[in-house]
Amino acid sequence: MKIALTDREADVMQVLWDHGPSVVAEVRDRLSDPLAYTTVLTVLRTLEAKGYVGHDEEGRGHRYFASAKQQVARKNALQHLTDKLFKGSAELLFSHLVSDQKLSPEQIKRMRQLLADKSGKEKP
Amino acid sequence: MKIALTDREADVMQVLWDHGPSVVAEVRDRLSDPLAYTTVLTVLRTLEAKGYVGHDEEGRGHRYFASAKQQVARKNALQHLTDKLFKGSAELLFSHLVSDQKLSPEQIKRMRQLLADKSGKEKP
DNA sequence: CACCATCTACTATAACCATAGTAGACGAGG
DNA sequence: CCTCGTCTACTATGGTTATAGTAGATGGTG
Repeated sequence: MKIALTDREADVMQVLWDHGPSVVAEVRDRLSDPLAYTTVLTVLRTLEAKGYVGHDEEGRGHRYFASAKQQVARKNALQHLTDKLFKGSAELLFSHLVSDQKLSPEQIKRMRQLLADKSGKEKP
Repeated sequence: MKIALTDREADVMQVLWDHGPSVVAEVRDRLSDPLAYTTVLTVLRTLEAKGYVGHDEEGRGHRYFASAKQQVARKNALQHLTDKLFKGSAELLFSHLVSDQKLSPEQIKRMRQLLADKSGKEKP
């Protein structure tokens, strides 16, 4: 499934991914921006209409859960950005990543390790 | 300056960055989607209103040029994505990049080289 | 010089995004 | 059992995005 999230939708999905199935009030409390209860509900209903979340009945209310996979959402968003601004080149995106972001030597070390694993596993 | 582009705006900026100052018809011809002349003009005028492009008079028409830097646009977009879907962690984004995208051994090699240069230069 | 093509400015419209209010259901507590 | 808070459904509004049409200027060409 292809997943595309608006900014606010991403905030809400993040809460569901991080904290698991939640009722509206819980999602609302965990969002960093102060939104009205009904606003959060509207976003959840939109996400449900798009098929990215579902809900179970719980007492008088609903408990919402993410049905879309975080990894897929990330992959799609990354792909989209790569296509739109980096001419489809993940390598180009990567080069901006290392030159623009301030990365600690530890991060760089771990990233090198990751690449080493990757190239090691490519041809077993 | 902070730069945020919509999808279509990104397409148009890409043309200006790639091909330099262009008149509307040139931009239009270089877009992959077939858009009406006026649609392209509208996007250019929007970009100009946002301060990302400028224009010079040329004969009866205008020649538009990018005033926003591609590197800044890329950096902003990358930062935004990192914040929204990767908990602000460039390292996390990176790990998805190497596991999701199919990278050739050559690309991985170059990426490793880039990281090696980076960590070398960190502490001169 | 009259006409046609081209160009910009202005305007339009539909869709989507962000935010939230109102109304009505419904269970809990006195 | 009545009232109060909480919950969902529906509706509303303002802003932005995407796309394009219309009108009017203007310059080249026969």
